[in-house]
Amino acid sequence: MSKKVRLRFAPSPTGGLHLGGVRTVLYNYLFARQHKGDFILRIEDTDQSRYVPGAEQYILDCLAWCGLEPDESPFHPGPHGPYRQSERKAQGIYAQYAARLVQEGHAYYAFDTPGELEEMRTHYKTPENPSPQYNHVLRTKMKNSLSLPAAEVQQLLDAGTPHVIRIKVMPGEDIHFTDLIRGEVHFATDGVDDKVLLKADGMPTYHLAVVVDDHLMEITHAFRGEEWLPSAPVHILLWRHLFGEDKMPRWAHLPLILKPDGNGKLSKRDGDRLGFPVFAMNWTDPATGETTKGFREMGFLPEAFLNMLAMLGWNDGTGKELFALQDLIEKFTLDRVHKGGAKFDFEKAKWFNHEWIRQLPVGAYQDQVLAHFRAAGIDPLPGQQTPGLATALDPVSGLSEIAPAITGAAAVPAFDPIPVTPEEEKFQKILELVKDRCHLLSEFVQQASFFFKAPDPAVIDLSPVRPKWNEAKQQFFVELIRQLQLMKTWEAAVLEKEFKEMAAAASIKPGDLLLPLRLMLVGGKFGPGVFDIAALLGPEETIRRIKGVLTLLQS
RNA sequence: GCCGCGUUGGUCAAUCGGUUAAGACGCCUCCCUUUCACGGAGGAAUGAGGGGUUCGAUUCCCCUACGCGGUACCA
Repeated sequence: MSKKVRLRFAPSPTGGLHLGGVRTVLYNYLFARQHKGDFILRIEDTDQSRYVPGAEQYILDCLAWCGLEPDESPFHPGPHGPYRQSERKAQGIYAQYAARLVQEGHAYYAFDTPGELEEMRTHYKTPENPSPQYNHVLRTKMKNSLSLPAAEVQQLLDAGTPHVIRIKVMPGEDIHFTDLIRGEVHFATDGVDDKVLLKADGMPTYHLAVVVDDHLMEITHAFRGEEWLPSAPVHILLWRHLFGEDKMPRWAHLPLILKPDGNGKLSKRDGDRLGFPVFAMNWTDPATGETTKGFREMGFLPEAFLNMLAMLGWNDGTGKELFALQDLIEKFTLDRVHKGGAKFDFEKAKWFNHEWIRQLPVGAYQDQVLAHFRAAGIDPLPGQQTPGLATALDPVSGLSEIAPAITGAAAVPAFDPIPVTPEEEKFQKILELVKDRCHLLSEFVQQASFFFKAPDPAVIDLSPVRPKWNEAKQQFFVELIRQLQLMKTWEAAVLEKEFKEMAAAASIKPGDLLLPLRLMLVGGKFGPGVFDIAALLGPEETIRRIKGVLTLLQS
C-alpha cells in the first residue's frame, strides 16, 4: 500500500498572485484530487524583509475565487502544522536539522559578513567567471568552520558572532533524478555551490525549509516552476543527508509562462504595458497604494480562467479545449504537460471566457455582472442588496453539473436558477439575450446598458438614417406608435409581424425601417434583434423612445 | 562565463519512424443576418541550422545557433 498522495503549494506572501502561480496551484490541485490525495497551502515567509501585509489573505482569497481550496492551510490547519514557516522556525524545527547536518559533516558554519561576501565576489570576478560561487574551492578562502581552526570557530560561536550554516557540497559527483515532466536530469556537483541553509537571523532559506517541511508534511509530489530546477541538486543532497533520497517526493518542474511579445517570463509589468491582467485578482500594494488589476475584476469567470491556464502547457491529446474543473481532475496527466514555456495570449484567454459566458446559465454569473453595472453607475436592480440568485458555485460540485453543457459529457441535472423577482427575471432575460457578444463580464455593461438607461436622443448618431429620411417614414412611425399602443400581446414575434405588415401596407422595405427603429431603441448600431429588445423594454418605454427620436428626425 | 532546461504556423499545439504535418485562437474571403454578434463554408500560415542512425526522419543521437532559467543570508 503506497502512501497517501500529498501536494503542496508554497508561495511567499510578497504580493499579487501571478497567473503562473495559479497554474502551479491548479496542477497541484488536479493531481491531488485525481489521486484522492491532499492539497496543502504552506506559506513560505522566511524572508521577513520581503513580507507584505495582506498578501497571505489575498492568496487565500484568490484560491477561494478559483475554487482551489486547500485541505490544509494556515487558516484550516491539519495535523502537520504550523503552515507558516515563520511559525515553524519559532518552534525550532529548522535549526535542529541544520545543526545535525553540521554535526555529521554535511554543513558548516560561515562567518562571512555580507560585506565580505560582496568583496569576495568582486575580487574573484573575471570575464570568464562573472559570478564566483561560494563553493568547494572558494570556501577554503573564506571565514568558516572548514577554513578556520576549531578553537577559533568555537570562540566565534561562543561570542555570538553572526553566522550562517552552509551546505558542504562535495565535488566530483553526478546528481540525478527523474523529473516527472522532463525525465532524467543530471547535475555535476562541481557546479553546485554551498548554499546557505540557515540565515544569520535563524530563519531557514527556501532550500532547507522546503526539504524539511516536505518531509514533515509527508509531501509525496512536489510541483514547482522551472526556475527551481537549478537548485534541485541542493535539495536532493539535503534529502540524502537528512531523510534518505528514497523518501524524497517526486519532482515535476513546470514550464514557464512567457510574455506575449519578445521573450522572458511574464511579469506584472508586461500586463500593465500590454493592457491585460497578470494577477488572479486585484492587488493593492499596501506600501504604494497602487492597485494592479486582476482577472476577476477584468471580468473573467473563474471557470474560464482555470480552463485557460490548464491549457497553457497541457492538453489531453484529443483537440478538446473546453474543460470544467471536474474534467480536468479526471483527464490531467503530467506526461502530457509540455516541456517548453508558453507565451501568454490574452486574445485566447478572452475566447475561453467567451465560451464559458455563453455556455453557463446567466444565473451563474449574474451577481458579477450586476457588480459591473453598478460600478458603471447603472443599477439594473435598484434597492436589491444581494441578488436572490446569488449562488456561490463550487467549481467542483456545482460546476460539474453544468459541465455537460460545455464539455459534452453525459447529461446530469442541470443548474437551474429560479428567479425570485420579476426584475431579476427580466435582468436574466437581458443577459441571456446579449451573452453571445460578451467576451468579458464587464462587456455586458456596454452591450446591455441601454435596457436600463434610455439613450439620450440628442447624442444619438442619426447620420446613418437622416439622409434617407422622408415624410413616408415619418408617417410610418407615427402610425407605428398608434398601433403599438393598441397591442394586446407584447411579444417579439407579434411585434415583428405587426411591424412587417405595416411596412408592407406603407410600401416601404422593412429593412429601411429597421435601422431607424434600432437607433431609437438602442442608440447605436449594435445589440440583439430589435423586436427582442422592444419586447423586453415594454410598451411604454418602447413608445417613449420612438417618440423621442422621431421629433428630432422631423426637424 | 558556467550550469540546467527548452526550440512544430503570429500564438496555444497534435504527431510517440512512414500523415496531403491535426485542431484551436487570431487574421483574410464568402454565406447567413438589412445592426453587432453567433453560426456555416473556405483561405493564407509551421518542423531553427548542420551532421549522423535508418529503406525512410518533425519524431532517435551528436554539434551549432537561438531563447529561457539559475548562478543572493529572495523565493
